[in-house]
Amino acid sequence: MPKVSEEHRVARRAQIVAAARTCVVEQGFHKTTMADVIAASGLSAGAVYGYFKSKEELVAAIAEEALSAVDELFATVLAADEPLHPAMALERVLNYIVAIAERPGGDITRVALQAWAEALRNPVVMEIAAGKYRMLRSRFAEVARRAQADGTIPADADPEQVAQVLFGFVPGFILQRLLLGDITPESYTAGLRAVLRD
Amino acid sequence: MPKVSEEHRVARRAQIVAAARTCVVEQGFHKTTMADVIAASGLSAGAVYGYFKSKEELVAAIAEEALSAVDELFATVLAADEPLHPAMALERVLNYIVAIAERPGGDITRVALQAWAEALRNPVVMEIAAGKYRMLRSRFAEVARRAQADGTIPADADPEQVAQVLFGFVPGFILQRLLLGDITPESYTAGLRAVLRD
Amino acid sequence: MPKVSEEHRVARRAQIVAAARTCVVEQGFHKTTMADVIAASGLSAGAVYGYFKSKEELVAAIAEEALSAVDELFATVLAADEPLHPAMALERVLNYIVAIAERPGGDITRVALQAWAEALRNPVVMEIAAGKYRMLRSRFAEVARRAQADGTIPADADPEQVAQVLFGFVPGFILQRLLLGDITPESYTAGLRAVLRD
Amino acid sequence: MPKVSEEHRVARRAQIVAAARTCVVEQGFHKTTMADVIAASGLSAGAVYGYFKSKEELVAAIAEEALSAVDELFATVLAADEPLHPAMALERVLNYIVAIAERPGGDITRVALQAWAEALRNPVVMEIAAGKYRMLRSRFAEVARRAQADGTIPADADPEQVAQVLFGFVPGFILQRLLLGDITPESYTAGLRAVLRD
DNA sequence: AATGAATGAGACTTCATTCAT
DNA sequence: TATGAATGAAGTCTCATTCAT
Repeated sequence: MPKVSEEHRVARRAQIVAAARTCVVEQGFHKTTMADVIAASGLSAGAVYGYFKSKEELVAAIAEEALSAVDELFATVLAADEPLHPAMALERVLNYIVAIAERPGGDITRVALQAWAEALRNPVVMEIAAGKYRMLRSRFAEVARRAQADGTIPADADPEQVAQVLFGFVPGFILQRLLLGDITPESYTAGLRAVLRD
Repeated sequence: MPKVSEEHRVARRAQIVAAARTCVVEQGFHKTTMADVIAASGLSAGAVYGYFKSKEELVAAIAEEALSAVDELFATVLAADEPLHPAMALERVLNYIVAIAERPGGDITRVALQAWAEALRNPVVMEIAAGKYRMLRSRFAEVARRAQADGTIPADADPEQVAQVLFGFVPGFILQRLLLGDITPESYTAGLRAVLRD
Repeated sequence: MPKVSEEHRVARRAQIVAAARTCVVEQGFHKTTMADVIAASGLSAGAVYGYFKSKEELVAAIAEEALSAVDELFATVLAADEPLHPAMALERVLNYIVAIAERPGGDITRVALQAWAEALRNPVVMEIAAGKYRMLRSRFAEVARRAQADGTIPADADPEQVAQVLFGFVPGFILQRLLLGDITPESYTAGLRAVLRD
Repeated sequence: MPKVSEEHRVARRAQIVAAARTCVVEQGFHKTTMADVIAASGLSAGAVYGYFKSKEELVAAIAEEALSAVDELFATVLAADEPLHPAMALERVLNYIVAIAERPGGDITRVALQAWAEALRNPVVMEIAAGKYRMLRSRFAEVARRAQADGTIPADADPEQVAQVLFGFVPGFILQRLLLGDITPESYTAGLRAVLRD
């Protein structure tokens, strides 16, 4: 039989990850069975195992996909070269997160929460999560440096420490949105403006 | 061994939850088997099932226990009647969290992370988490009101929105501490002071 | 502690068997747990095991009790010395069975059905059932002999074979009553009169 | 081994039911474990559960199979269009039952007894048993009507009531055969001829 | 004698993965 | 390559019975 094209393989892989994601959004990593994924993907067991050697590998792929939303933040929201006020940066990030969460295919912030828990006992997922979050936080450090340049933040502050705080708002927002529900980028931003230096 | 006292039952229950907690800290809710818990508790399967009707019930108890650390924060750190500066309140909270996390018996912030993920597909855990976090956040709203009274925070801000932000620092701290590791109450507090109004 | 009186022991035993019977009527021998019986009897596990060494022994006692309804038939319905027409004998038996089945404490014909099934794999129950039914059938043989004496049944018939048939009506009645429900002593007796020699 | 034919599935199912039947013949429904059935079938646990979702479903299938012997009676013994004397009909039925019982694979009258007991607490089995027995009894009603046509049975009798009695002989025969053993179609038929109108 | 918590073997069932077709 | 039936280790939970108090 002819080898399938590389694009075909990539498309199939994406199809499987997408199917698996919808399962994980609803049931979490551990209650999602390979049979669930196989049924949702419309493929056969053998086909799925042709793309992912094990459930663990598939879990890593789903976690990777969900956490890669961070790359988008990186590329679009925080990429600007102009000085970016911290409150403004956060506002953009939160809006972007909600936009991503509401895309069809399931709220990937739910997958991110699963990934946080999974990272604690799965070194591969830990590696992915830590890598992504370190990158995002370093971008916040850049924001902090610019804010120091224009005096919004004291010049003697450590930008890495400031970045910890700025980054730290994000999981706080995601968690409250998923568990308590009564939070929006607007309400959170309003609170931020009341609390942050500006 | 019949006719045991109520305290005996309470102690046994605590013994089981403690054993289960150490398992969950290491392996998460789903990789922890009842056999693991049974072995760690030193009891028999039947005895454990005499106290918890199902694994689900035991999971809820562990989640409840871990999330009840919030009650301690409530009772000690945030209880003071004197005006409490938001940065000071957060500093106390973070120190307290680290103190709790380092207690023997396992880092319960790891269990909290598990509980966040579990809440998404387990209504009982969701109920527990949402209840605890709503209480904690309402305490932060109180802090915000006091801060408005002494002018630290603008008088026209909505204290509930401010509370969302103050509360939001906490999961941000916990997550960075567990996934990235390079964060301490001191570093975070320093960043906070640079960023917060004061 | 003083030994309890013999009557006390007998009463307790009866109390346990009665409790167990109500369980078996509803759930059968195998779905009835010792915990069910213990709860229904109002005694403790230890107490119940003081009277019955094992579940098997209790099952045998329940089966014995239920199948001993046959002794009552024996003593009352079929005891008469006067000639007893077969159809009349069966009519009396069926009426008696329904009367017993409707006594408070649960329909023991349901227990009898359980005992038939249990007898196939439990030699003790088999012994009890076979003994009781042999006795009842020998009484039907007596009825047959009397019926031969007054010419209702051909004189050259084997009364034991006739007894097989007369006895055989009884489980047929019990089974139809429990499984199909649409049968009464009256309807069955009417059918009998149409079919039997008289 | 994918893409198996429908016949393959049917054959596998029959293989499992046959294995289960031999277990049930010896030990009854409740003492038969799934492990017993799995071992007897020569398949794996997963394979068996691929055909039967639960033990309950398998029990229903075994009960159905055993009670479907009635369909054979229906098709062969009682199907004749010619007038059929009740005593003759019963004689044929009893002979057929013994023939079936002695087939290799285990005496299914033992399974029928189990099914009677199980029907009392299992609505699915009750449904099967009641359905089969209602059909068989309606066939006996037909026999009764023919017997009325040729005067063997009084014309004013209710054929349904007569059918209750004719049907009622059958469990009486089965039960005596299994519990007392000392009964044959010949002895029972001889008794019948002595007792029945003819 | 009575209690009932504790025991632990064993029941039922699931599910990640393989491999003959 | 693709299929999906089959595998079997391992998971959750039950329950007859015991025995320290």
